[in-house]
Amino acid sequence: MTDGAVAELAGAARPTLEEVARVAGVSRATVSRVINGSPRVSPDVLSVVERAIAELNYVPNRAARSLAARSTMSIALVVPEDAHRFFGDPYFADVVQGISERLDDSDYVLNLQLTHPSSPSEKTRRYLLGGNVDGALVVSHHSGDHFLASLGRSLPVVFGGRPLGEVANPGDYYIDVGNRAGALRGVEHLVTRGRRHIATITGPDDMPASVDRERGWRDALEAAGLEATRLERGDFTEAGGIRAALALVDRHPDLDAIFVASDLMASGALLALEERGLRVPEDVAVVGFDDSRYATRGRIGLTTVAQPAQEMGIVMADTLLRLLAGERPPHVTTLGTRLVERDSA
Amino acid sequence: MTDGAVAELAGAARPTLEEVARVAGVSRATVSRVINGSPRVSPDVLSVVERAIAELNYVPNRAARSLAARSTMSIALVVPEDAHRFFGDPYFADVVQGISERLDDSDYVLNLQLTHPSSPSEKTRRYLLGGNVDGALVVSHHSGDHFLASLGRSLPVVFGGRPLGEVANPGDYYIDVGNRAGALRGVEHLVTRGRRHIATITGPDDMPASVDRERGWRDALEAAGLEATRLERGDFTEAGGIRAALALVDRHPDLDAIFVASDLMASGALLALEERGLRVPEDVAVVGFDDSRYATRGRIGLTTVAQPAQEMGIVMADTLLRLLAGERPPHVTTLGTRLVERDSA
DNA sequence: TTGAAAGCGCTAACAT
DNA sequence: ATGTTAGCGCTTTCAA
Repeated sequence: MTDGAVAELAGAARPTLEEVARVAGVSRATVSRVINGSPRVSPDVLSVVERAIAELNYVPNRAARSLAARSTMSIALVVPEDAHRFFGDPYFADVVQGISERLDDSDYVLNLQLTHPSSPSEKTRRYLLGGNVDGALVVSHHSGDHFLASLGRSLPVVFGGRPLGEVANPGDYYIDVGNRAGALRGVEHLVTRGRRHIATITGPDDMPASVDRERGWRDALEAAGLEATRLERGDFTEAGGIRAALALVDRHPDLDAIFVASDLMASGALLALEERGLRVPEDVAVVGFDDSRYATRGRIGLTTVAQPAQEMGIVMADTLLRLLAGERPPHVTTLGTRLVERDSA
Repeated sequence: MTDGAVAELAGAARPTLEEVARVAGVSRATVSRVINGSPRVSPDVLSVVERAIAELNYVPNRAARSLAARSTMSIALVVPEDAHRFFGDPYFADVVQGISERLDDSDYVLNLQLTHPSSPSEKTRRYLLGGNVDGALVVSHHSGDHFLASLGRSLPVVFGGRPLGEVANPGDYYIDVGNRAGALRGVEHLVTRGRRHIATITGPDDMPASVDRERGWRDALEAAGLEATRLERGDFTEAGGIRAALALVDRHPDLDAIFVASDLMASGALLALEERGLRVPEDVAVVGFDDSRYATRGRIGLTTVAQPAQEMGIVMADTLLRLLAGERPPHVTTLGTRLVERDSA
């Protein structure tokens, strides 16, 4: 910061708490109490101090605060996905929107940490473990990363989505979506509509959401006495959906419905079906999952299992905030889904 | 932080600089010099200190550092767009990817500030002006916000995209894309291909990128002696592209080409054209802008003007970093575009 | 090249 | 209810 102009900007006459104290004619401790909303301040002193703060346009110095209070008032948003995956998926958009919304009501700020899915960079590790944030929010479809999985032992962390494996580290906090129940509901809908040869396009088998939705599909078929043999694995991309749907119709010409684990893949499936000259829903009914913008983007509206992505964000943030406030929020919160009927099934 | 477990986690035995100094048998000042890469440290002392740092697994406390050094080592990423717009646009994904990439090589971290497009919240204002960050990066298609427009006077700021209006605040730093030249090139391509009734679908007229691309379209038509009358304004969404294209073909049945100001809108236009039974490129040639994933998503590949979005992010971050380092980077950097030929024109 | 010492701006006991 | 007094962990003159 050797540049004069920049230095001047950066250091521009920001009043300190001490100056506020002087102007208000009180001690620094009192000003500090006012700032932190302590109840131990008399009304008149309060107003005098507030006036001084307004007059001087005082804004507390965050670094000093952090140092003295041993808390940074910031939260890391860890995204172990590459930017395209992250941004391309409307689900994340909603989650982040929700997080951002909830945090707006707090004094915490969000630090974005885009990190490589396979292994967070040294910088990220240092950052997270170096006391730069008070807590972390981890959003990703993936999981299984060693570092992140154990992050909860060194820092208050809330995961979006159930960690991989039947049980998470005991003590972990996570917000899950009723993926299995939602998928079950979606497939039931297909059954109700008279479909009998119901296939599924799943996501990668290393993602809990994917595994759970596949289970729901099986649950529903089993309950209906149908066989769960028509399965193709996708990768949560549109291209993957196209590929999987093509493989499915070629391998199982009798299929009359597909439950797809995400709207984006479903959107690809719709394209593939059209390509093969199959009508939706007449020949093949399709149910997606998400209720993202992809559900209404194509020629025909996608019937889909809606998951409350934005609420996921809100609840994640809320849970972490409660944790930081010393409360004991539930370790697992499961959010419900609902079926949104459109044209495809 | 009254919760025992949380408090313990947060305060877990992090060694201080002082302890490193003790272990290394030197003064705190020396350790500080080592940390900050000062040249005034003898090789042997350097290695002793480094060993101590490694041994203790020492990570400097950011707050203390900020307080003492009067710099926060963090940068705000201000996004005056609602989350959906932001995340839905692959352009932003690339920009953020670029920013994140460049920042990975630095000691700065990114603070995400999603703010309302029309007027940043009080919290955001306080945050930015309250000395919480050393500088800011503003990415948005919009501009014209008073607060953000004047932000550059209080803090080192780099804008992505040219600010609205012919000239920016003198002193502002921004990275622009050769939108006009790019559009010109795209339309020239159409002219070369023998098209004579070339329409355009623009973006909102309050976005510089949009205005510039429209200009480029006019430039090209004028240079070719063609008339620039077939224009429809879109909104940079796919639905908008559909709407605009429909309006265009209905109003100008003679049209034989459309230059669309974004791939997403072009993708909509392709849908609309198909809807009307027009073949692409035989009946109507289409050129988009961006070279985003939407360019290759549809049935037919989109010929488009590629803009270096990721580079935009890299250059933005780089410019801010240089500014913060006291250098004098150029106020305006214009990035080039190039035509990517696929099937649509 | 190294160390001593004085803060950076705030919070948090502890007194009063 | 308010003030006094120590720091929080680091950087940075200034001397040596």
